[in-house]
Amino acid sequence: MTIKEQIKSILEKAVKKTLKNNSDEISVQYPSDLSHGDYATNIAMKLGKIMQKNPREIAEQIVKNIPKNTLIEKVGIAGPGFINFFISEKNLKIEMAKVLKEKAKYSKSNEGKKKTVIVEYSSPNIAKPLGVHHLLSTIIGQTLNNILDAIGYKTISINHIGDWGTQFGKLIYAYKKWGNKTILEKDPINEMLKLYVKFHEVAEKDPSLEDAARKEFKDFEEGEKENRKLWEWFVKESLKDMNKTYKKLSGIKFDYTLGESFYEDKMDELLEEGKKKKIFVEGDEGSYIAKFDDENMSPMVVQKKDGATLYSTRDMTTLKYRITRWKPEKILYVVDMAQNMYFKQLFETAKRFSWYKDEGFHVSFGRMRMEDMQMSTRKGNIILLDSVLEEAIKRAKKIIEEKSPNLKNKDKIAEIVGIGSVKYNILSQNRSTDIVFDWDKMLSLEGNSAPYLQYTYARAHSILRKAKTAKVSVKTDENKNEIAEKISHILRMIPKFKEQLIFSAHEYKPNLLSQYLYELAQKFNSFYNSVPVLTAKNKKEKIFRLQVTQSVSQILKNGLALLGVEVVEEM
RNA sequence: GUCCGCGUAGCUCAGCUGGAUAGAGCAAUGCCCUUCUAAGGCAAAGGCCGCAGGUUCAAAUCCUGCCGCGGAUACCA
Repeated sequence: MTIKEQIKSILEKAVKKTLKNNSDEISVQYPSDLSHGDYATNIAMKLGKIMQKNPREIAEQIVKNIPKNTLIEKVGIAGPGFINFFISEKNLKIEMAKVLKEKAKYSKSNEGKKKTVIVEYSSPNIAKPLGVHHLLSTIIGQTLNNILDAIGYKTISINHIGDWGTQFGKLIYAYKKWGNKTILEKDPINEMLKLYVKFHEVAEKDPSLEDAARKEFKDFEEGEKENRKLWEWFVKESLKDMNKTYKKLSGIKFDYTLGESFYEDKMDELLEEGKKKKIFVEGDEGSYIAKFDDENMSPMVVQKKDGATLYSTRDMTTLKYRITRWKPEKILYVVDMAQNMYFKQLFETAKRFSWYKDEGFHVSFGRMRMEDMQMSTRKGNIILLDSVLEEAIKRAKKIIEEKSPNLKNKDKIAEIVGIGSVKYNILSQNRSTDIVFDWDKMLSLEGNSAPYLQYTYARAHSILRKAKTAKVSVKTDENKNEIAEKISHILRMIPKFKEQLIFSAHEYKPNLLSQYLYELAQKFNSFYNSVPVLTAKNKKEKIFRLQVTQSVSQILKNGLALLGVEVVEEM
């Protein structure tokens, strides 16, 4: 149990004792100012309103009913009726000891009770290279998977690749018309992209191409041999390319990569089931749709007029498959918010099937766009993910050459710093905010960024390294108050790590974790600047400060690992 | 048109389950390397939290309307 949860539990009992019939959720929050303690509650004000009594009086009663315990050092009533809790330093030190003891495992909890959660993310449409915008789902999804896993859920990560659908009809059509075997064999992914872009260029002038592409897909779906062979080829080459990029990103791991094609032979059954239960009804021109009462929701087409399937058909089939196979408590879809309505339709329709119990959840995030134009693969307006990663590494390398020319393993460190900064850039932003792609911003190496945290870690390590070897003379003149304050700030941050981790998981917001780590690093850098560790006034104090340093570095490492950002001991 | 999201410092963004003086980074100003990595720290500066109402002891946060931007709006995904 975290300290926050303990406070909450203590409070619940005290409130219950004060007034017999309380059912309200008690919220425990962090006060904005440390002088108001470590935790606070506004429960007295809430009750004051209901009971028509002075909140401060209620607060006093509640405080009286808090039993003596070792956790809380002091309880105060402030302002209009806040109850403030101050955690004793002894308990903060106990928490610090846990960090030192559990090391890499400090972050684990049993919050999730081993319940199964499926996380679907990345899920690119293949037959074209990964663009920067694929970073969002990939990085956010992987991090959510890591975080949920850490707090005790059994996670299943799935890359639901788009290897089916009309887009392949387009590609097959384009290849047959303009393609060339030798060229495509030589540089498959880029040639596919070229064909795809060309198709849309021509189709703009001649819309009949769209129908031709639909026909190619339909033929393919019905088993036409040549098309199937082409498809297999395109898929094979795309996957090869895709995995290279994932590898470069590092830390991207899927338990399953199941493309839409995996569900090919399972769709008929679902369509039949839906039609039989009148969940899918006939729409225009022989198509099948699901209708909704909400007039703002357009119907969802599940079968085209030509009988071919769509995204929705495959998604619905996938949903059933996952529920049947894994019996998850939740299925998270990490997909951008352009698909908000689509997922509403999907889940709303699923509810009409007996096998669905509201497992689906759309973790939607803002879109990435370019300053002056739409990012559109169709138009060829795509910034390749590979090129962004390479540029990030290049920029990191340049800084290393400037700041630490004598460093060993510069290339490896440049990679860790560069890739880390790209990931962190995305994870530190609230996922609902749109991102305008900007090279400098994306690859920022200062301020609230991965390198700042990595640098903090490296500094801490530098101290720890020297503690083992170097002989240092002890300093005696110390600013006692300042030192006590800096250390206290850090100690008070420690229990919040797990608390914020759990909060971050429940909200599906990685930025809550990154925000915490940033604050911790800031406090540590401030400590670093004014509190001597190796030259502490006496041996006991030195050991204590080393422990503080050690625990901060451990938390930074654990937290960054969850974000998929590696640390280095020197940079 | 309708629905969804967003609008916070010059710029990029946190904060939004209502709470105590609205926070960071970048840019701009001044200071700190004879002490552990200056990719750092300290100080100061910068705000009608889009606008107008409403609810409340308390609103950046909730509700309504308006303005601006983005997205969605049946056979793409």
